[in-house]
Amino acid sequence: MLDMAILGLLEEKDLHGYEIRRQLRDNLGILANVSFGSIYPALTRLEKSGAVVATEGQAVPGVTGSAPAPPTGSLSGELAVMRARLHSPARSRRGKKVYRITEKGRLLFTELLADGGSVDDARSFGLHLAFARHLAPQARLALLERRRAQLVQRLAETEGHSPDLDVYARSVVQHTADSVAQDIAWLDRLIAAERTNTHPVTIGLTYGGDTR
Amino acid sequence: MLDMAILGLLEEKDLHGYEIRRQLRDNLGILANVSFGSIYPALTRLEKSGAVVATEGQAVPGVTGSAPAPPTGSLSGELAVMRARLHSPARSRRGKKVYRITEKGRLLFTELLADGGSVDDARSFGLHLAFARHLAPQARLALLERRRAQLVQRLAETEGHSPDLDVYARSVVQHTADSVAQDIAWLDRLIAAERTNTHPVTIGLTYGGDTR
DNA sequence: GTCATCATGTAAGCCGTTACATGATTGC
DNA sequence: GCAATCATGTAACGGCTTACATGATGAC
Repeated sequence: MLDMAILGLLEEKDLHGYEIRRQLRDNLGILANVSFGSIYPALTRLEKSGAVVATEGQAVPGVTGSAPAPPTGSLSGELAVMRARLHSPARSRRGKKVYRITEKGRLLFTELLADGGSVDDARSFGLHLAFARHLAPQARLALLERRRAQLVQRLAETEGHSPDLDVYARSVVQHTADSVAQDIAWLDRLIAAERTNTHPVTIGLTYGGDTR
Repeated sequence: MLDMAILGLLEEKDLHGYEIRRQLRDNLGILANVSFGSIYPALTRLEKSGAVVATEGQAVPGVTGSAPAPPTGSLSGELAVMRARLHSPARSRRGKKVYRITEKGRLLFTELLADGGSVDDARSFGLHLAFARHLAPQARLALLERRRAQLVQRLAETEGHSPDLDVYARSVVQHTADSVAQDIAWLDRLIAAERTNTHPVTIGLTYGGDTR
């Protein structure tokens, strides 16, 4: 799960561990509180398996831009490094291992993202959905409907046999059920939206100001 | 967390592992899917620490009721054993180790229940609240308000800095925030109810049809 | 007699945490 | 020069899962 999140973030731009953690905490509220004790080992693991490569934040004489290579996305990577140097006032810290995703990593990411077997809890689903733009429209729809089916089943199982529970336990059960129902309603909205614009490559561009 | 749940169930009546699991799955929807690989070791642990004692489901010649002893709750325990034999048609299976909570276990349970340090995620809070009837009114209120404060803080942190996220990520963040807001509203209702009827046994009867 | 269910347990492993250890850089 | 923040890493442990192993009982 963490691996997928890391790869997803790196897909957008190169980052070092510390930054990854911040993005996880701030951007996606989900998966907040992931500790360094998880992230660094994960990065090491991913590097060993060839899904990412570490490029020292220092000693970047080869950065002198101009490499075209649009298909691999390495351009955006280099831009990210430059951006990183600008963002925090021009510092090039010691180790600051900046990681870049590889082709293999991109493949792994796609695989992890498409794997529906792991979408059983809210966190995992939220994470998958957060990166859903990287999925093909049908895969996206499948993801939403798989989740919906799970929740419906859960609701059905809950229903009926909640026996003599006291007020507090009952309240918990009831509220849980309500939450699930709302999640389903939310999914229904997403599914409907997904269905109306049938495979739009430009999804998202048409939105823009829809802050509601 | 599992320990608390087990002790909470045993506080009501004696049970064996298999039954505990079913209650966890059916009665409280929360903590569903706990596996035997968790429950049995937990029971062994609790037995070793003296929080529970195992009483063979078989060989119960001493069951011949009539023992008064209301303070220890052993009466209800014996009733539970009888109930168990009745529920499934009169079978007294092999091992079927029926566990009974001890005085020490009751103490441990109270301690675990009162410990606010562990009420950080939804599951843990839900579990605590589900057993809230065992808490003193002020402790109950404290539990609710501690949780409320956490959620409010979480909401505040989320607010503001969600930058350029795409549609899907934004939807996830938004829905998460909405869910938290609803949880807070729920807590507010519980807190209000708690405040109006100071130690009321009949709380919640006024609801009923509020499905909205 | 064999299958489903009830019932208990062990072992390996996953995924994450906390706590610890280290050190560079910046701001005061 | 000292504290706060940025930055990386390791070690130990925790809690729960899966998979495996065993066996009794009742239903058909």
